[in-house]
Formats: sequence, structure tokens, C-alpha cells
Amino acid sequence: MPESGKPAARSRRDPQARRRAIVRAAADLLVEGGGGDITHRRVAERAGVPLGATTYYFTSLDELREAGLQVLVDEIEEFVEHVRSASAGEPRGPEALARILHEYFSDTDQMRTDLALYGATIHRPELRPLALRWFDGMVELLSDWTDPATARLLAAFTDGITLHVMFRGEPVELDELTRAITALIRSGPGREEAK
Amino acid sequence: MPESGKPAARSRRDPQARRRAIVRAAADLLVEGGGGDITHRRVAERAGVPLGATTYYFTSLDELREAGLQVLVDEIEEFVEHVRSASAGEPRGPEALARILHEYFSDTDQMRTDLALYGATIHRPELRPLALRWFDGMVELLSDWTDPATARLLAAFTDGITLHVMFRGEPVELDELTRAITALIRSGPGREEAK
Amino acid sequence: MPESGKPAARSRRDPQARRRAIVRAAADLLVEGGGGDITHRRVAERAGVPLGATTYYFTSLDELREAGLQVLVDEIEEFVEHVRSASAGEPRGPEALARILHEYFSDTDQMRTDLALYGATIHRPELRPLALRWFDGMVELLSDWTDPATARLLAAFTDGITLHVMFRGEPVELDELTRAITALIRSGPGREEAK
Amino acid sequence: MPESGKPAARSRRDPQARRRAIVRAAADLLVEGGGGDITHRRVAERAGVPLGATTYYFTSLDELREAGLQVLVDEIEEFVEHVRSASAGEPRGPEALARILHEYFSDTDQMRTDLALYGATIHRPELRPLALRWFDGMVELLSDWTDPATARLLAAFTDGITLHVMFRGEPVELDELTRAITALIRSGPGREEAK
DNA sequence: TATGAATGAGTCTTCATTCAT
DNA sequence: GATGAATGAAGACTCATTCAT
Repeated sequence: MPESGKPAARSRRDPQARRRAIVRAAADLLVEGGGGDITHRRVAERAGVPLGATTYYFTSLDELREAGLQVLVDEIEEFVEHVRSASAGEPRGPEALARILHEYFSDTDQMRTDLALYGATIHRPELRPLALRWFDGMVELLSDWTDPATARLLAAFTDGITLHVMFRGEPVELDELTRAITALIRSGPGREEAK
Repeated sequence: MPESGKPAARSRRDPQARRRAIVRAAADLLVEGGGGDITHRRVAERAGVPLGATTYYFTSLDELREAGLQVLVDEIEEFVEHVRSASAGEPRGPEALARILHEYFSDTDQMRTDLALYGATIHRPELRPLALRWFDGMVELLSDWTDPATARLLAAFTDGITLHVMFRGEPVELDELTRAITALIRSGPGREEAK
Repeated sequence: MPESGKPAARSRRDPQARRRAIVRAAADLLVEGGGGDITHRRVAERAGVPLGATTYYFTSLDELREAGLQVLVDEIEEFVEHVRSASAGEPRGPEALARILHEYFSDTDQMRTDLALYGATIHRPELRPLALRWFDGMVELLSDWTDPATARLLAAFTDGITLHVMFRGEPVELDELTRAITALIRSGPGREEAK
Repeated sequence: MPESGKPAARSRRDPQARRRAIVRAAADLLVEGGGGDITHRRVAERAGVPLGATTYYFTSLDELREAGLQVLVDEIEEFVEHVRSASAGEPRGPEALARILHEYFSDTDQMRTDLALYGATIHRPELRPLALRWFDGMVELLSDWTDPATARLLAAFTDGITLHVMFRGEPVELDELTRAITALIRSGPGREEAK
């Protein structure tokens, strides 16, 4: 129960919440059905707002789509941040990294979000910067474990695995993952020693 | 009298050629703009056939879209086959493989086709078998160079690199590729001796 | 009753007639309400065709509007042609011309069409060539009665009178008209003697 | 305390100025794009006032449109008045009048305003009184130079020339104008001697 | 067999107007 | 008194699909 005063009763005359609800709905639709499924009507229904609200808050459908995608990327970045802080105290060996990534490859929801991001941007070059934010975030995270060049290779490797795991519907084995990651990291020039 | 003869003079009074032209147009549109760009009108115009022809040869637009995707996969398989036969005499070392893959990562058209395939199937589980044909073809190709498990990892790696290279618009360096591939292959249990 | 065979029964599966009906409806709406009143819905209802038909036959509303306007201009030109041939045998004195124009200034329908033409083109420079066809037609007609320069002045004069007569709802007197036209023609260098 | 003082500092907390700004914006839009371009949003943006202000000061959009038109007519009347006083000392011969009118026919902005007035009223009989104020003002002005009947003819002539000059984008020559005006005035019964 | 006509559903978008604040 | 949020109606346009020919 919040402070006091108007406890619930939001939604009407709460532009911010309304906008959020619309974007949330767009993001969900993006994950479920891809960018082509974003229509004013669908978003409005999903968000529980009248049709006019979607056009009132967003000048064009493109803008709405991008806002939804933005939310997805924000979520992904939060996830990356979460992983990073959760692994703060862990040893920096390849095995530990493999365990972390393996966990990620078991999180279907998370991967579905990534896939939605790829799908939405593949044919929309103007939105690719959003996907790059995810790529770069991953590279940055991996840079805690290896040198930048290897981090980039590992980031690409990660996305490839995501694609294959999701398409095949089969998980990736932890030991194989460990083997590959270990090999890739060992092959690199090594992480620069900070300080 | 039909039968043989008339090697040229196709297209008119050649239902098969017409069908092919339509599917070809659909495939092109798929690569250029994604599944959302496939409409009867657009395909008809692109193929240079009357509007009615698109509905005459294909019961529904979905069917047409899928046929176009099919063509894409066929092309990809041809490409894989081409690579395989072209590399028939080459040594089976990681360096040679890296060179082959590096060439692939320089072929923007080819990668665009792959991307179109991902994009078209990400949100259509029923079409994923088509993408898997590409995945499997790649695994099979790579199995000439390493063990099956490593081949699967390499195939995923390949798709990840494709994604990153295309999205970033930056090529991948041959030496990095060589390093990664060498490491991955060396880490594997080794290729079963065929024969 | 036409030839034989299908006597009436047109309208369905008679694209030409359909197109004509649509344009006719657009032209009527143009005269009655101005260019702003042209909407797909209104035209469709007026023409007695389904909404989709208007977009099927015309790529854009602008095209439809222009087609309607075109019809108006065609009508006007027919009218000019009619006047010309009707006055073929008449003497070429200013009095005869005044009588002809006076008749025109009594034809409310005809003037309403002209007004619609002005109204539709005033804010659409791209359509002005259509209005100029009327201006030029009038100049040509008047050139049968006087020199080109004076014909141009008279044509402008005609349009001004149309505007005032229609806006005031009061006719112009024949004798005043005669006086003005006579004065204008007499002031000119005179018609070039043909041959 | 209000009353006098504060010569500047208007606009905020000055309802009248706000209203004026809105009407001014409407008038401008009328001239630039015709009545169809008048929308609350556009007017508000143009006037630099919040959207709500346009509905606060004007019950309906029609009312706003008419107010804008009103302003146009006021401007036109001012212009006529200006011409009259400017020509107060001039000789009353046709040549002088021709010069004055020729100046008017060179003032594209002024003519555009007139055109906007025609365009806005052609299809709105209820607004025609506004256009008649311009017609009548012109007749009155011309009555300083000729008899009423001829003044009416000249006023119509003026509007016709405006239409043709603007539509053709070509100016009218001073000598032709002089010739026509001279002829028309000479043909009249002559101006009643005032006083 | 082949095709262009046909149309209703659905898309994006704009907007006058109302109203809560 | 002001104003931005709100929304349903309507507008332009596209199109899959059906069907007459």
C-alpha cells in the first residue's frame, strides 16, 4: 500500500502510466509476434486503452514500435547489469563464465527477447543501433573476463548459440560450452591487467 | 505441339516458368524487405505477371511467402554445396576453414539472405524447419573439418558472426577468425576418421 | 433502346461506365461543395459504388479530384465550342457578342461550374493548368470578335462579372454589358483581317 | 492594477491579444492553404498558444474560420481606405486610376488575400457577405472616379484581372490597363459631380 | 486456363470536441 | 480562467481474396 491519498485509482488522467502501458504492450507484442504485428489496434487492445490513445501518445507507428523496442533493450541491459553485479565476487575463470552463460541459455524468456530484437531490426537498419546496444553491453560484460577482441568474438558466439538453441529447441550442454569458452579465451592475448 | 523444342520462348504458355518467376520475386522481396513486404500486387509487379497469376498459382499469400522462403533455403544449400565441392581438394586444417568462412563473411549478399531467413522464421515456429536446413547443412559441411559436436558449435558461431558483421557493418578480421576457429577445433575430441 | 443484346444491365462488370460514374460524382460534388468535399466515401455514395471502387480506379484522392475537375473543364470547353458554332453565322459586332455573353451570365449552372473551377484551383497551383484551359478557350472564342489583346482583357472581364453576378445574386443588365464590351472592343487595335 | 501602462508585456495575461494572435494565425492559414487547412492544432501552433486556447476562445472551428476571414476582409478594407486617402490629391483621370490599379495588380500578397477570400466564400453562401464588403468597398472607391454603374463594372473587371494575373502568373501591362479603363469610363454617363 | 474487376476489412493517421484538473 | 488529456469518428489508402468472364 503506497503512502496514502489516492491508493490505486490510477490509469485515468495519469499520462505517464498510460504511456508506459502502451509501450509495454508494444514491447510484449514485439516479443510475441514481431514488428509486423504492431498495429495501433492491437497495441490499444493489449494496453487496455482506446485506439485514439496510441496515436495521441505516439506521432507515428514507427515511433511506437521504436519505443517498444527501446523497452526491450532496456530490459536486456538491466539483465546484463544484473549478471555483472551478481558475478562480481566470482573468480574470473572460463568455467565461471561458462556457467553464467549457460544459465542465460536456459532462460527462454530472455532469449526470446533477444530474438525479438534481431527480428525487429533485421529489416530496419534505422533501428539497428538498438540492437548494437545489446551487442556492446555483452562485449563490455565479457571484457571483465577476457581481452576486448576475444570479448567481441564471444559476444557473437553468444548470439549464434541463442539463435541455434531457440530454433532447435534443444539446450546447449554446459561442458561443451565450457570447452568452447575456455578455448576461445585461452587463444586470446589475455585480459589487460587493470592498474 | 509441345514436347521438346522451343528452348527459349518460355514464360508465356509455360506455367512452370511463370510459377518460378513468381516465387523468385517473392524470394527477392523477402531478402529486401522481409515478410511484411510480400503482397500479391508487389510480387506480381516484380515478377512481371498479372495480379491474378499470383492467386492462381498460390492458394494463399502465406503459401507464396513460404515458397519464396523455400527458394532462399535452396539457394543457401546450393551455396553450401558449392563451398564443399570447391574445398574438396584443400587441406583440412583450421586455417583453410577460416579462409573459407572469411570469404563467406565478405559476401554481403549471401549473409543478407541468411538474415532474411532468420527474420522470416523468428516469429513463425512453423517455418523454422527451413532455417534448420541451413543450420544442418552448415553443420554437415563443418563436419568435414571437425567432430560433430564442435561442428555444431562452429555453426552457431558462424551465425553469430553473420549477425554481428551485418549489424555492425564491419568485417571480421581473418586472423581473429583463424585464431577462434583453431582454438575451437583444437579443443574438440577430433574428427572421426571417415572411411 | 440500343442495338440489341444486353439492353440495360450495365454497371456491373463495365469498368468504363463505373469509372465514368465515379468521376461524374466527383465532378458534381466539386460543383456543389468544393474540392474539400471530395472524399472517397462521399464520392462512392454519390456514384452508387462501394467504397473500395473509388480507390480501385484512382490511385489517390488527388487523382480523383483532378479527374472530376477535368470533366468540369471538358464540359466548359464543350460549352464554349457550342457557343462558337451557334454564333457562326452571326454578325461580329459588339452588340452580338454582348448578347451572347449576357446569355452566359444568365446561366447559373454554367457559372457555378466556373466558380467551382476557380475554387478548386485557387489553393492548388498544380491544378491551375485546368483553369487556364477555360481562360484560354474563352480568349480564343473572343478572338473571333476582336484582337488578341482585347480578347484577353474581355476574358478577364467575363470572369470578374461571373464572380460578381454569382456573389451578389443579381444579374447584369444587357445594355450595360453592351456598353462595356463595345467600349473595350472599340478601344482595341482591331481584329486582324484574316487572309 | 491594470488600466494604462504596460505597453509591452502583452500576450500572457492579455486575453485580447491572445484572441488576436489566434485569429491572425487563422487568417494566415486561410491565405496560404485555404479553409481546409484550418485546424485547431495548426492554428494553435501557428499562433504560439496552447491547443486548448483555440477552443476556449472559439466555440467551434467554423467560428474560428470565419473570424480569420473577417480579419482578411478588414485588411482588405484597410487597403482600400489607404488607396483612397493616398489618391486624395491626385487628378481624377482614367490614367491615374489605371496607375493605381496597376500597382494593385503588382501586389501579389494583396491579390493572394483576395483570392483566399473568393476561395473561402465560393462554396459558403453564408459567408458571401464578407466578400461583398470587398466588392462594395471597391465600388465605392471607384465611384470617386466614375459613375456608380461604371464603378460596378470596373470592380468586376478588377476581380477578373486579379484572377487571371494570379492564375497565369503574368502581370498585366499598364498601357493595356489604361486603355481598357479609359474606354470603360468614357463610355459611362459620367460621374455625378459631388457637392 | 487465366486475369482483371471487385470489395470489405483493416491499416495509419488526423482531428473536433469534450472535459478533468 | 486555461489547458492538456482523451477519444470516437472519419479520412486516405492497401490489400487478400473472390469471382465473373
